[in-house]
Amino acid sequence: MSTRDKILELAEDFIRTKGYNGFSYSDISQALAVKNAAVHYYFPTKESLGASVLEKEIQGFLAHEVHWKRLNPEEKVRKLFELFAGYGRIGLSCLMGSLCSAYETLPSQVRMNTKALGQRILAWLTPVLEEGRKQRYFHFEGDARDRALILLCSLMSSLLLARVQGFATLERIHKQILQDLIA
Amino acid sequence: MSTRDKILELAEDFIRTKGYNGFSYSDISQALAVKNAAVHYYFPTKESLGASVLEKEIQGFLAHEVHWKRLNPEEKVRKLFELFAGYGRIGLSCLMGSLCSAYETLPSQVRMNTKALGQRILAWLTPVLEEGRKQRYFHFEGDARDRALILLCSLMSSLLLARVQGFATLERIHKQILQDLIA
DNA sequence: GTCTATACGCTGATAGAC
DNA sequence: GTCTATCAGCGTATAGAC
Repeated sequence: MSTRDKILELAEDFIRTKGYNGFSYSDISQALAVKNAAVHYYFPTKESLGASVLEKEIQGFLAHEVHWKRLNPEEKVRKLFELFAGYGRIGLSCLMGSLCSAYETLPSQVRMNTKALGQRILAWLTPVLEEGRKQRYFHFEGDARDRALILLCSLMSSLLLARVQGFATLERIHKQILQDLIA
Repeated sequence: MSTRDKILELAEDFIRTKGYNGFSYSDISQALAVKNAAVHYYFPTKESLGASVLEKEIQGFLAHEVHWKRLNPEEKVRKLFELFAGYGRIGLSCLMGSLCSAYETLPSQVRMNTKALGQRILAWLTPVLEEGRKQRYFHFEGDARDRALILLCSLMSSLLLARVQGFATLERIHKQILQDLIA
């Protein structure tokens, strides 16, 4: 893996565990056993680093979308839950949740990409829910867009709460939410 | 209001908007038009300040509990949702959500009180749900504790998402969640 | 690409005058 | 209680050598 990619991966982990304002170039350079300036070579500003982390995340989600293309709606939603649970299992929190909570302090590029990531997930999830309800995989009331928002909310903060309450809590929450949704 | 209380109020707002690592003593002293040292007089360390904000929040919730004592379960849950929505309306995010996302960087007293706040809300909400289901105000599957966790999660991140997606989104989410719960 | 060296503002925090 | 003055340390960021 290239140094650039290692930096991006570390930055993502730090945002997930310490928040955007809770990590520094030092955290990254020390983890890589290089000097501060080496990190600045790849990402001149923290804004560019944060924005790139989110771009990679969006690209990653697009890749998942393609990969999950042939699954049925229920399987698709289960994959989404597994994706989030996977982070919780290794002690990582929600990227969007972490960034939202410091939203007012985020540089504009980071803010924009945070918004874009959320909208990308919702744009995928909404028709999956709509289609799944038509095909009787799911049963839920109201607008599919609202339901997508509710599920995204639950996923976000189940990861946040997992840090405080433990991973077992997250698993029970996810199980119950899926049971509510799936016919 | 005493200076001490003003400081606590400002600190709470800053945590809600900028996160624990996103605000400083300067932010507070400037807002109060005093000097840095004056804030340190009341709260010698940032840890003591953060911990006190949470203590006040827990006390405030206990006061609500008493105040809501005679309401029926449905009214109690509606009050809880209104409480959270009220913060969203004025652009403030979730205190717990904000702190959870920087959990690894929090001083131990702040960590402990964050945990205590969550447990206090859950300890109140769980029997309210249980009782409400018995009395046919609510219908939901599974354990009441799990349902309390799910609702708390939804409340937390509806506030976080509201910063990015707007307050109208929060209102629609809350409405749908209450419709799902209330028979 | 990575280093050394350096700049400079901000941070949390303290001492002592008023 | 609030001030002035001051501190050491860390933050992001840059210049230029290797």
